[in-house]
Amino acid sequence: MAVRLDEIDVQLLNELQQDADRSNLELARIIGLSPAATLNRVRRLKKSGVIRTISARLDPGQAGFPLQVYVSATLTRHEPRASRVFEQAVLAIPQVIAADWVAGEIDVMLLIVARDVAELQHVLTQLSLKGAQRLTTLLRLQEIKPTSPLPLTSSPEN
Amino acid sequence: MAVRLDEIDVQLLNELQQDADRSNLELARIIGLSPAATLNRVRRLKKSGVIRTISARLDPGQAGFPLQVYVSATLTRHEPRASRVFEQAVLAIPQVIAADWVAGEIDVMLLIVARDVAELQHVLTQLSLKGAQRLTTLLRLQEIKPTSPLPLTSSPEN
DNA sequence: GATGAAATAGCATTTGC
DNA sequence: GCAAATGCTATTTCATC
Repeated sequence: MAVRLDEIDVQLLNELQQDADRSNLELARIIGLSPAATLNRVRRLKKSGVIRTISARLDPGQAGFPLQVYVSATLTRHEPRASRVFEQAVLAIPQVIAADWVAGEIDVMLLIVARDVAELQHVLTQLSLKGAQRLTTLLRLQEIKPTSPLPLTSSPEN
Repeated sequence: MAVRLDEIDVQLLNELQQDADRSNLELARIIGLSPAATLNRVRRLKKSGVIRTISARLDPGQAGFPLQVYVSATLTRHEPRASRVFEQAVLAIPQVIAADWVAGEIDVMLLIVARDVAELQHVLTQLSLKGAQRLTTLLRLQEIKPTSPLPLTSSPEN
């Protein structure tokens, strides 16, 4: 499941998680490797799937979404069919910007953004219609810690 | 608070949220703008703060963290001092990869990764020691929807 | 099996419009 | 915002460890 990473891979991944908006040359200088080797490693990390994407992270508030909420819910029915209906709804609602099945007190955790309360209510209603029950909404007030790099460590050499 | 975005900005942000691993030239071709204009706009979007960072998103499982959990909690005390102690702890614990103050049934929502159950327990203990109460852990089972682009719309022209 | 150095092709970035 | 020009970078190649 997990990919084998040496110290240089870890260094590269840390740098890229922090800031991927740098040239390969700059990255090479930081790591202390030639540009060619750096490029090869980064390519390998992308192909291996450890790096899922390189993407821009926006500030939701600045981008016009003052409301950001965590929504947890259970499903009214737990058959595969009902789950799939719900999943499709989640995928189709653009204000749902992330969603996971979880184990615990509830079944799903969602991250939702909205421009105003009416828009939020509309999304919650949609989710109810698609099988969500006991919707609990937590309004995001303030960021304590922004999405941060994973605390990577290199694999033992064997 | 929110930044003014025209249709081209929205297009650019959508592309960059989806995949920021493309040359400026490629981006320019997609948008139908000259490379110079594209570069200027992207620079502006970065400086404005709408784009917070360009970064690599890793697969936590592949990167060696099979356990990913949502943890919600209340604080034992709600004085500013207690909150700051807790915030500092959260910032200092590397397995906490995101955290927010929220309004609702609980006070904070955390996203935590761990290599195994022992590591997870250690983090939860730390949080308790720093003032977290009623810790509720939700084990992430399966992704329904990966972190997705914000459903941006351009600002009215006035 | 991966690295480094050198070479080429391509891109980022600037300038003037 | 565009087009052209310059300088730098990505990327390949190939010898090497």
